[in-house]
Amino acid sequence: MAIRNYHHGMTTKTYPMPFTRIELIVFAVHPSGLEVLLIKRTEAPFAGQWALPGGVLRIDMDMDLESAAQRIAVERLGTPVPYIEQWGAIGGASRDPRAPWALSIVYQALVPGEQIQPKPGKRIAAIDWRPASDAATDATLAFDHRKLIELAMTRIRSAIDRLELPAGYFETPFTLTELQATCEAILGHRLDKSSFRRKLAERQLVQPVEGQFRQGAFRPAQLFELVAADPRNASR
Amino acid sequence: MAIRNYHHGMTTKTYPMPFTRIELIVFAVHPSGLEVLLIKRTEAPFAGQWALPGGVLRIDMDMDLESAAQRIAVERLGTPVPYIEQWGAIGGASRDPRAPWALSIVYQALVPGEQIQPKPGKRIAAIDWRPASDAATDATLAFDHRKLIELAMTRIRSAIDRLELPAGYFETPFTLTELQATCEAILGHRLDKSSFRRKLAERQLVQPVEGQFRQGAFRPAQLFELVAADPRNASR
DNA sequence: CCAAAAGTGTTGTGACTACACCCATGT
DNA sequence: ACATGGGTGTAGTCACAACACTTTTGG
Repeated sequence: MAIRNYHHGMTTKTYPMPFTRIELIVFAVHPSGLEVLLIKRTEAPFAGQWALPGGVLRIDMDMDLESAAQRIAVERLGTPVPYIEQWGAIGGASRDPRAPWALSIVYQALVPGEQIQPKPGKRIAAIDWRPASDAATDATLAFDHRKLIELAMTRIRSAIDRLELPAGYFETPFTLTELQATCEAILGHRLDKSSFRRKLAERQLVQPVEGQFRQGAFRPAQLFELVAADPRNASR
Repeated sequence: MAIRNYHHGMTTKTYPMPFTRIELIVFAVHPSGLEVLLIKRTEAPFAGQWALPGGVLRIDMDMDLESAAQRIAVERLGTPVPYIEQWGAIGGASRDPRAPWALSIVYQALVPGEQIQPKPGKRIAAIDWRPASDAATDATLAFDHRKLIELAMTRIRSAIDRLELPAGYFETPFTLTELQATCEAILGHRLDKSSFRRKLAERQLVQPVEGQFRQGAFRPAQLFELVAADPRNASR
């Protein structure tokens, strides 16, 4: 069960390489607030404790880091995630007892609602959604995962605060009220309808889908979609 | 010169691990604007071309990623850098001809002025400062390094825009005019003195060093220092 | 006509830019 | 005295939150 060795060899020199994994912080928006996906580990280290889903980087299977993250998402969720973003990398000599040096590339994802009902798979005792603010204060999580969730929450909230709406996430088309409710669930507080809509209009973030309306019990609502995200406008 | 193999072994399974490097984007503030440190490669691939300084992650020497980045900074600059920040990771199967799968953790650093005069070392033909806006548009840079510099510039500028002053970077103590000149050089445009100072005061970013003044040709200027950076205030 | 949700207008407040102005010092 | 950079005050503008208001539907 222990790791024997790993190394990187050249004709001139040989360097051992770190045990490299991908960790996923998968958020979902629940009416009561943000939720995060956790798995219960069956194997040491931290057997029986909850942790972020993740997996080993497979250079024989993955073309790049993002496809590695998507592969692991499929393994855990049963479906690729529409929006994924790299968070950063953490690495050190004493992060994971299984290896002398462990490196994790952390990705952050947002999936629509809780339509995804993941099933426990290989080497996983259980997999379930947990309220994110709950998990961010749970000291019993495995590895350094509590801290990662805490930072990811502040990160996603500040992105929504700045109205950086993650393209590909929101189930288009949507009504403006639905969009606002989603943002409110992520932020954890109410927003003003008028201010919210003014900012959406000024920054041209959404556009109406002409002739399409959400029919309901009351007045129908215009459906909108995100306007194509600006491709890295470094100008200003 | 080619790489033979590298792998990660367990008693149950064996996974090959990626060729893992650290790349450094070292910025310096020059009166004429932001500059970036580049090296001229002697070896393939991209021999004779300019590239970012970097080095292989050495799990036998580095306790964690940040100390790896500092070790490489010392190797290249001859001195540790006071401010360094992780930028992210890029990895893929076709990034570096030397290895089937290459992973780079990119770090961004800011060093005071150009007091640092790095000397060419092993496997480096030359090392020199280049205007950053120049390098960000130079298509002849090795690997994907042009893109990395471009993104790093927008990143550091937006940080300075938000007055996130990288603690440990600025040579304390400083006068407010010196601090403003540094920010202007990074941003590439002039700032209003009054607005700049009002924001510094309101957000309590700097505090005067009592009784200390910069003597010069004219009226002496109060010296300031950064107030201790808030340790991740997720509240609000 | 009423309830409920969609959608728009309005107003006061606070933050910012641009600019003008005083202050202190060496020559 | 005056040139130079240090340091402060002010007025117009703009973005915003809060809140009130009108509109449109189903029952």
